[in-house]
Formats: sequence, structure tokens, C-alpha cells
Amino acid sequence: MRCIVSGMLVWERPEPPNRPVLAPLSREWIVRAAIRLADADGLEAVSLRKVAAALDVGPMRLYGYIATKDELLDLMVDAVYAEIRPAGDGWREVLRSLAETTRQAAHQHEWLADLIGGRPQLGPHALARGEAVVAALGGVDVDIVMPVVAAVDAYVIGAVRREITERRAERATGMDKQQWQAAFGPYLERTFATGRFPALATVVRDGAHLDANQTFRTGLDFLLDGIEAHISG
Amino acid sequence: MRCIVSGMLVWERPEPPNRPVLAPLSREWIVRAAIRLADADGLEAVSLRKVAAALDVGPMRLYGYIATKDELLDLMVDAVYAEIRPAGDGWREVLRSLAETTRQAAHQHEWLADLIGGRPQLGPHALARGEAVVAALGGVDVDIVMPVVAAVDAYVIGAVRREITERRAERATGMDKQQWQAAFGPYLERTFATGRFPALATVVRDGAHLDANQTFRTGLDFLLDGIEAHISG
DNA sequence: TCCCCTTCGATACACCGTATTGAGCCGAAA
DNA sequence: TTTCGGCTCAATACGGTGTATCGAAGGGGA
Repeated sequence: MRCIVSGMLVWERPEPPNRPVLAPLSREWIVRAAIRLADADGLEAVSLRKVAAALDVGPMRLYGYIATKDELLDLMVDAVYAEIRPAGDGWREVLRSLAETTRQAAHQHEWLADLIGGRPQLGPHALARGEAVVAALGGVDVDIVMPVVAAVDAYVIGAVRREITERRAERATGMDKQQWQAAFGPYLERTFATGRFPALATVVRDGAHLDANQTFRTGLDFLLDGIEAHISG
Repeated sequence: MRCIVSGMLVWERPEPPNRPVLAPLSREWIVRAAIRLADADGLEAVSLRKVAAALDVGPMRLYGYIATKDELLDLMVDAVYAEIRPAGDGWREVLRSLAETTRQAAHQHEWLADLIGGRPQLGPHALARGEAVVAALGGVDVDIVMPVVAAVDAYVIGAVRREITERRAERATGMDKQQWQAAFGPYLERTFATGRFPALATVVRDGAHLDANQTFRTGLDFLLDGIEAHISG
């Protein structure tokens, strides 16, 4: 008697499940599949089951490469950090480039807005980004490099988050800005009509309305101007 | 035969489920219970089932007051915005107070870091906060009020997010800063020892290390200095 | 050739948000 | 006064989640 399983004869048994070629796998493939899902349908479309299905693999296979779903999210963020490489001459251009490329990355991967700043970034690509920034800031006093980079990072995180959030809200109601204003306009009109927010109403009605690019750059310029005063002033 | 349910006689039937006093409920109670849960055990401890249980109520009762869990989260954030009221004389003190009180709110409700900036804030308390800020900035050119407030908001969102994230990481590994450095120190040591991040290693080793308060205020001062140049310069 | 031991992935579990639906109550018609 | 129809409301049910468990399959010694 040789290796008869559960009493069935060979003929009755299905082909052995360990196909000679079991789908090869790697952390990178997993992360790429997850990013593909997130780019297409948002972060909530990323589940271990769906990622595994996209790779034609059982869900638990993934646990050979990652210990937890959070780790997968960390890897996704680190993969995006690989795209962020500030460039330019002088500290100001480097920091502006840092901010702009981060923003661009968030535009390409909107789910980044949900994760950025949400957990410590110690992955190789995040560190490489940090190295590139700090190296390019070589002329700056070593004692203020960290707070300066931290401030720019903080601003970018918050600005990107709000920008993507607003973009989603617009997309959710209709499709373009017209529809959004048509949807929320009445609510705000009604709210402002109560007279409880006079100053706010004035600013919203009379103030200049900047587009997303202008808003981001204006705030960034504020920050860089303030930094400049401490670096060269 | 009057009103006999499922063939049981009165004596066998339990007391009618519509007790004369069915637990009273309101949006505010629901939100308060949710915030209590989140304060105690983090955002992931907030589930409609647990909130309902805390109120001694069936989960579906909540849907009479909120349409979706996201709405509950919105209400939680708006409830915290009620605590945020900037004060002070002059635009600079108002904006600094705005940033500091927001940060304090996040310290009392760490889960705020997970939500802030993550969805449009149009609730009454958020609008009231906006009104207070804008009203206190009466002397500022109406065309730059919005970008200025947006910039400060963006910085605060990002800074708070990173700060809370770091605090959690420290708490997760051990309990205090010593333990954290003992846990991640070796990893960073090893990583820096590879020589791949020389500039970063230099800054981390030689640069001044600011605590959380100093880091927050330093970045905020950068931003406010830059704003000042545009307002009064 | 047999057996242990490791590996690994299918099954199972606890939990989630919420759609469905059936039961119970109220008001109107008979 | 009784009956019936519509409505409200919450218990059940459903499809999904992340991951612990564990039994089966394969490989390496004896």
C-alpha cells in the first residue's frame, strides 16, 4: 500500500494540488499588485484576499512575505517614496522640488493621502529620499536641517491630504467643479444665510479663489520664505 | 383570540420587548459614546456594534440617527472642533493659538490624527471655528485670508499627524523614549553603518535634537514668519 | 522503507458595516 | 368595535474582512 489518501484509488483522486509550477511570488509582486488595486479603486479595494486573487494565489500565501496587512501598506508607501527624488540647486529649490514631487506622487496615487504621515517611515526608499534631501542641503546649518525638513514635510502632508480630500468630494457629488458647487453651494448658501458666520461668508464671497496649484504653492512659499529668514537672514 | 404571538400563552411569553422605557438616544449621546471608545482604545475600537453596546442598544438603532459609519466619524471630528477656539490679539497670535489648540485637541484625542484632513469639514463647529479665525483676522487683506488659514491648517494637520504617529511608535515598542531608541536604534545603527546614507547619518548624529514641542513651534514659526512678510511687508 | 518533522495553505473564527425583512404598532375603513 | 393596510423599527442575515489554527503533504534521516 503506497500513499493512498483517504482510501481513494488513484483514479478517483484529483490531480495532486501541488502543481509543478506554483505561482512564483515576491514581496515586490505583492506590493505592485496592491498598488495596482489601490490606484484603480482606492485603498478600501486593497484586501489581502483581493491582492492574493490578483496574483492567482491563496490569501495565506501572502503571509510568507508579510506579517500583517499594515506591513503591506508600509511597503506600498515606501514603494511610492522611491519615486520622490528632489532635485535642484540650492536649498530652496530642493525643498520646493521635494514638496512638488511628493504632491505629484499623491496625484498619481491618491490613496497615499490616506497613509502619508500615518506611520513611521523607515523603509529604504524613504531613507534614501531623506538622504537625498539632506545631502542637497549640505550648506545649511546642521542644527536646523531636521526642523526645516520636518516643517516642509508637515506642510506637504497636510496640504496634500486636504487637496485630495477636496478632489474626492468633488468627484463624489458630480464630476466637475460646477456640480460640486451646485451640490454644496445650496448648503453653504443656506448656512451663511443664517447669519451665524458673517466673517466667513464675506471671505468666501469676496476673497480671491485660488485653484489647487496656486493654493499649494502660496502656502509653500510662505513656509520657504520663513525658512529663508532663518537660514540666510 | 386576541393578539396571541406565535401560539404561546401570555404566561409563557416574555415581557413585551418594547419596554415602556426604551433607552433614549440622540446623536450627541452616540457621538459621545464613540469618542469615549476612541479615547480609550483608539479608532479601531469604534465599531457601530460597540457604540451601540455601550449605549445598551441594538446596532441598527443607530441608523435612525446616522446614515453611515463615516457620518459618525464626521460627527466625532466636528465635536472636537467645538473645543478648538483660537484666541489672542493680532493675526499672529490668533493663528498660533489656532495651531496650538488644534494640537492640544489631538493630544487629548489621538484618533483625531487619523481623521483630520481626511474629509471635508462642513459641520457647524468646524464652520464656527472658521468663523472665529476669520473674524479675528479682520485686519488682513481679504484676498489672502483663505490661503493663509489654509497654509496654517495644512501645517498643523501634517505636524500633528507625524507627532501622534511617532508617539504611538514609541509607546508600541516599550513605553518611553529610552525603549524606543533601544528598539529602533540598532536598526538605524545598522542601516547607517552600511554607509548608504552618510548625510542623513551625520545630521541624525550631530544635529540638535528638538523635542516635540520645540519641533512643532519651530516649524510654526517658520510659517508665521513667512506669512508676516506677506502681510505687513 | 518507514517515520518524524517541517512547511504551507485551506478552513475556520470573530468581527465588521449594513441590506433585508418580518414582526409589531397605529390609524382608518367597515 | 373589529379588521385590515400601511409604516416603523430593530433582529436576523449577508458578504466581506484580517488572521489563527491545524491537518495534510513533502522531504530528510534511520
